[in-house]
Amino acid sequence: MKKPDTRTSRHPVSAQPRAASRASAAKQTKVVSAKLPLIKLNRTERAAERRQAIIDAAMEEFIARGFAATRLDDIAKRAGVAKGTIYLHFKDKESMFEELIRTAIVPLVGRMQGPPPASGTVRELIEGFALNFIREVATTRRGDIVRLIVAEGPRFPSIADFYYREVVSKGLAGMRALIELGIARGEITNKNLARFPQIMVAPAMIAVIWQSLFEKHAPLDAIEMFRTHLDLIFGERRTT
Amino acid sequence: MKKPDTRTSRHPVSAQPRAASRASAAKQTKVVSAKLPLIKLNRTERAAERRQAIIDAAMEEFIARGFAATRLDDIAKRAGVAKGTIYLHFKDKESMFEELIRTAIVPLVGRMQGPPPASGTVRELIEGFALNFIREVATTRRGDIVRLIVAEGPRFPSIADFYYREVVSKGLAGMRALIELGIARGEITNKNLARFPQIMVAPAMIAVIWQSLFEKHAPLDAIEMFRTHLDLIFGERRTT
DNA sequence: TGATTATGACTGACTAGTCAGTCATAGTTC
DNA sequence: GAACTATGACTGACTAGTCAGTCATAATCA
Repeated sequence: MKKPDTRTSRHPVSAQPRAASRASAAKQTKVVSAKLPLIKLNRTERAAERRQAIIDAAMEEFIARGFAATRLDDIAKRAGVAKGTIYLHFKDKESMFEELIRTAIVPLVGRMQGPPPASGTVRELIEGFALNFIREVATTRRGDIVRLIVAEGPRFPSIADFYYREVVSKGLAGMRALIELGIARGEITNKNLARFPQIMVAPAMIAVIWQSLFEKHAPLDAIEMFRTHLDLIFGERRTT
Repeated sequence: MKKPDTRTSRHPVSAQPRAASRASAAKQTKVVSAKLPLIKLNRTERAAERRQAIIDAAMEEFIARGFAATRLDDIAKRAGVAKGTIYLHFKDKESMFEELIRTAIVPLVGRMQGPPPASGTVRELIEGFALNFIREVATTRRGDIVRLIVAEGPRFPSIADFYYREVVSKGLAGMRALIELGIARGEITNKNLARFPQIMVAPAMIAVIWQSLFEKHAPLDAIEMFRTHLDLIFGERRTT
């Protein structure tokens, strides 16, 4: 009957003495750090704050355990709210997960579309863009979100769809435009590359996956790898 | 409580244990050959056969739902055995999963080490090797195993370790050797490439992930993409 | 027949989701 | 601005299940 317990609950937040919960509910109860009672907030602001706390906690848990193995009790505990509170903000576990991912994806899109076609060579554009991506995504928690999408995507078609529509297709379209510009300017010689913008992105994606799976086995210098890859495309000559 | 989710049954394969439970393994029930003693088998042979049936069924279910959401009852049903039988072959769910992945990885290794340094250019070697990989892995069920490892790896360090040790490090080492050979022969000009054999593999990995997530949105000609990538490395000149 | 293998009903630990009740705060009155 | 009422955000014990793992019994083999 013993449980394999794939998930080792190691919550530093020590369980609150059950009995006291009601008694001192006035102000002492929620020890959780999320609350800073210093600043006065009205109801709406507090609600928004708690919603955010739930989102943060849920993100953390889902990334660590995946959808199915994540317990709402843990999310609630981590967010410093009661479980019922979660249901004031989200319909159920599944739609919470979907909304979470959707919310998390938006910043990615911003980052992808952001850079205006400034001056400089196409290589410089792509390099700046990609280095930014590696720094902002591959190395951070956002990278885990990408992995989470890869992991749960097949079981959440709506998420895969959304991700494809909002990130992948837009990102690839932008990349293709850049490649065509590079071809037009003579920076890129291989005309087929425009058919497979994925190639340009591939090393960055590999870096994301590598970080979360093999970083401890063998650290990977993602930026240097990406530059090397650019050398293959634009010809060797780097001014690092 | 558990409302039967009256509204919106959009997910064909929902992550929700309840909702999707029935749909999955229920249909496939008794197709398995275990109950057809056409050929006389002794105990050992029958046991081995059942074990294999369990492995196949488990693979199927784990790929479709991930570790946590997979039910042993479904595996048993799909394999055409009783649940208890599973425990004659595996200690528990977790070790079954690990052993499964390990078993599934072995063929990958075989495929990776197989090719003896035969004749031909380095490009031909790599191309043959990669096309084989794309045909045998990216396009098939084995590709899903790779995705499964990416998905569950962080929660099963032993699997990630094993995969790194048996597949990744060996594969990259072999690839590095090939790259160095290419450099020595003058086929490859960029010397840095040997530092990042991941680059050579990246398009194939991207293809694997693309297949399982976005195939229905936009089919990807993995082989043509890989050839284009090789053009970047070896210089353009393709005879296909 | 005795040993081995398979079965599936059963157990109990675990969890998504609910809801009656609480209470801090916003609103109203005088 | 003090007293009072209304609101609804929040709580957590509780319900209705779910499912990994067990084991007494049955089937099969040698």
